[in-house]
Amino acid sequence: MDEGFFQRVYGVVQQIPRGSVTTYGQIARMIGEPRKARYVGFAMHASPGVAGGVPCHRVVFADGSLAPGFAFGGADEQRRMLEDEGVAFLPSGKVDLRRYGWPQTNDPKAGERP
DNA sequence: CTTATGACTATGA
DNA sequence: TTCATAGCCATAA
Repeated sequence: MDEGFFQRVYGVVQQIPRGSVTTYGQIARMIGEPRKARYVGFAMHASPGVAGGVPCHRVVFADGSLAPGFAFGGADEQRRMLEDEGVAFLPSGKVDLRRYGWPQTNDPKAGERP
């Protein structure tokens, strides 16, 4: 396996500010390989965890949903950790990427209430 | 070489 | 909005 790929992924994940989240595809693009979004997920699976400096709980799907059944303590635990950092969840169980997505590419005017 | 699998994503019903 | 399908990349059989 190309561990360099993993290190790049971890490096990006470590840059996620507290209280923000990002997607697998976004990370894949940051490291220059947008087609390897699946491997980013695999890197999270093999990540040393938060104690290892890799807050994988801040990485979610493109739609803001979490990975059910594969997280360290389950999607429920992951959700709790994000909420503890100030990340709000929608009633659908998804994260509001519009507000907590990283990088925060939300326009102060765009989408500001029709 | 063809199939199958996977912490993904985009698209269509 | 939620569910299903196809596409993509790398590895294994």
